[in-house]
Amino acid sequence: MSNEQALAQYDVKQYRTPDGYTADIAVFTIISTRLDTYKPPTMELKLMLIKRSMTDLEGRPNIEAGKWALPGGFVNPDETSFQSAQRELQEETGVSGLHLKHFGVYDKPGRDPRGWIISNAHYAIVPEHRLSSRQANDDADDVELFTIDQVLQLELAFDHAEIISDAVKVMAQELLETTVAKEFLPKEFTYSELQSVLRTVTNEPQIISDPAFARKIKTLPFIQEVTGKKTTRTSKKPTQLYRFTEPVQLSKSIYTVRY
Amino acid sequence: MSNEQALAQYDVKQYRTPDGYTADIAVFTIISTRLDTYKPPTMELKLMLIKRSMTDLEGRPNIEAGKWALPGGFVNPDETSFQSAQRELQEETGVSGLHLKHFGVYDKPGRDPRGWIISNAHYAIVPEHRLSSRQANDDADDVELFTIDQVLQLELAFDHAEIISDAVKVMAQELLETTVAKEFLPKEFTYSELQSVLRTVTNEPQIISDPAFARKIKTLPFIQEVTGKKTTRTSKKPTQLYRFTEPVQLSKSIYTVRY
DNA sequence: TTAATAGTGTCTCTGAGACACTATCGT
DNA sequence: ACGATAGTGTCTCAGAGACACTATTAA
Repeated sequence: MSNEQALAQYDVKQYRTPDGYTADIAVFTIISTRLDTYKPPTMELKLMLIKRSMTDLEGRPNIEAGKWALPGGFVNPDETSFQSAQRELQEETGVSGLHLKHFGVYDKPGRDPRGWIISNAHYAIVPEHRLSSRQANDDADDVELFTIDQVLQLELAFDHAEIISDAVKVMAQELLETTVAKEFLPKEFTYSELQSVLRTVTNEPQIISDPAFARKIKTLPFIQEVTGKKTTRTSKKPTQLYRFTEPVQLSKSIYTVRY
Repeated sequence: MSNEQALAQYDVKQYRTPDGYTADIAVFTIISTRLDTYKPPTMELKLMLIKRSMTDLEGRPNIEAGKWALPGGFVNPDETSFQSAQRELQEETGVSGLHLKHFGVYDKPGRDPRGWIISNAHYAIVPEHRLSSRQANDDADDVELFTIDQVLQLELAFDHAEIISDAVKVMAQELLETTVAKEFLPKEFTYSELQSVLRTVTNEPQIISDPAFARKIKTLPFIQEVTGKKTTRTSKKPTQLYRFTEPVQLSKSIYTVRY
């Protein structure tokens, strides 16, 4: 191993290096409204954004001040961008262990007026009640939840419009192709509650139609009936409860599914 | 817009910044062997690796010298890592427009002994004949194709073992869930040729079984029969040719497919 | 004629799709 | 009894899975 020799002679500054490395997070939640007792909930997908302060900590004017942006921050040299995102998310929600996933890198020259800054984008899925205690911090004047439609109308900082539009696509995809929907649901749930979650991102007939979905849920290998357990929270007629089973390997090729 | 004022006061160096930003590429190809005339080809998935030189351009000992590594290089400040990967890939193959996709970021502290270096990982799918003219360059002593099994036995530079293992998974997934298989096939192909490609990454019964696959291929919405056109390159009996149609939106949720 | 690949002929069984129907409760 | 959600009954049709069978050619 002459790696030590090589290293001794290696000049770290022979290439131009980035001016910064950040981790941004698109925090999704679903606001669930129970219109009435004995009714299934109405659900709406929301994204959390922060409003950038007009001035920074030292009172100087801030970059992209007043615009809405994804929460995030600079990555420290002793952590990965994922760890950095975890830290940010924990600061924002007060809990760790939430569903967090990396989905893209944004490095277009000029995307940040401060210089060559690479952003590593993540998205998180957070149950509604974790965000009730949300608060503005040093960097932000305001924190708010928006529907996806609303977000696209806002004036967004940097290239966050692009990042968000990608995040929405990836998140919708994952909701349909994995079992993350469970992050939005209680441990035990009715078919109509799962249906409400999926309705926020799809309108496939099998999911929209109640009879079809009620039948289908019983055949899914990753969902099991909680035998004998029922609830009346969504209807007067006691409704069967279901539960996600332990992770199953799900992967179907387009060459084997039905169209 | 007081962004100009803010910018004037912004100190780019207030955070520690990365020491480098690289783009690495896992170049996949399928080596197709025609054992005999009138036989379907046997296909094997291969990955292209380079062997790192013992010394650099100035004759000094190189980092991770002698180990096998993914091709790649430092990203310039005026390009995205994707563009950088495109450039590298073109240098390696002599052509542009090949299938190239970003799949992950590797930024674990200590992954590169030279410092805080972030690697943006891509994979490419290259038809076999594009790699015939491959050659070693300044940075590499040698360039070679390995099967995935072989690769896992090699001594690999940096954290490339991890990157490669991720690349293989993502690439196998994409082969089954999109129509990229076409990158490995001629414009018009027989069912057994497509089957050979898919066999490199799966053993789902519907794909492995000839009668089943021969039936299934006719019902796939993204593949059409080339009516009346046959070939005898895979068998003595003239075989029907097929062709991929223009991109179709394929997305099936796990809640609607059959298991 | 044989050997090899490329299919097709059936049968059974599961599930999708449609739509009417029943079930169960609170009010 | 009614209204509302949660299902089930039944029919038809498409396709999966299994396995034997036929089709077409070169040698």
